[in-house]
Amino acid sequence: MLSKKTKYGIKALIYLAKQESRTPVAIAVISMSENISLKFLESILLTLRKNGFLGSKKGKGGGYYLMQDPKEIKMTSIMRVLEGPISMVPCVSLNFYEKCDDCPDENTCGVHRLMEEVRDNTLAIFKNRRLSDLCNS
Amino acid sequence: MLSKKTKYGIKALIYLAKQESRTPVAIAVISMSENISLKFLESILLTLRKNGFLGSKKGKGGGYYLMQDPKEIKMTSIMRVLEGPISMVPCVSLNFYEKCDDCPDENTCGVHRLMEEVRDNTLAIFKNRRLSDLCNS
DNA sequence: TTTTTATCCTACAATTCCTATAGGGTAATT
DNA sequence: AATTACCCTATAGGAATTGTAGGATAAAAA
Repeated sequence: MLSKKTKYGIKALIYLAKQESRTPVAIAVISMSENISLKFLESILLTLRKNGFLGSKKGKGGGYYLMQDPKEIKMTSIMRVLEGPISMVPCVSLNFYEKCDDCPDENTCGVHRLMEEVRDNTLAIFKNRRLSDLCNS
Repeated sequence: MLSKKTKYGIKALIYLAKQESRTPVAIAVISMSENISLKFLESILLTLRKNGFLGSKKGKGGGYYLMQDPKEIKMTSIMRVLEGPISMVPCVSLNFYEKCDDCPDENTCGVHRLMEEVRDNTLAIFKNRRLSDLCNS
């Protein structure tokens, strides 16, 4: 399941990508437009800024703005920053790998192989979709 | 993320599917073989029985056994019983649909459309895979 | 320089979900 | 009757999620 954090984060990124210019937009504006709790959104945008997706400006007229071209932002990188692993089990994760406690051999584990397949498919989608692809209409 | 409940449930089903005959296997045997907590596994097998995947026999020599041919058991039905929704967001779920609180229009929501695509892909995999496909080696 | 605006940052609180465990009840076999 | 093994409910502990509180900091305006 996608966390609300990730969902809200993507929606905020879409909102910013749709702006004509790259001038700062206040958190409160995004919060109201997208029906997201102000304080929660604040913490989400903070992590997006720390990971290089957003820039910020303080004081009056301040807010957040995209740092990169929406056409260049892959959904994989957004997902990994906000949600963490894309895989359904840690033992097939490329970026967040963890061995299973119970499983003696991954190569003979039926669950492992199935989830590898799911991972490959999901990853293919996220790799080919950019933020700009989510902004139509 | 796949819950341990689902992971353990699938591994138990694989274990039972690999048996030569359909004679009952005690929970404790599966528990030890697959390194799954006995009591936790007990509750998982119970829900699998209540949903028609397993049959059971009480008393000495009792245990659980598959009720259907592993070739006939789709991964979609296992997933839905153990994990619940296959979709990453409730608003694109076919069997566990829920409207988003924040979203005024699903048709214009970029997250919604992206997650529909992921759902379709994942669903295609689970539809075409049967329990028997996970039993090789 | 003071006030206002809006982000920055840490801590933590409420809630929900996950992962079991406890403890006895029930039925079948020996 | 005793043993075995599933049946069932309740619940406990922990982790993650989903926020909130409250002030610090920096920039702009008065």
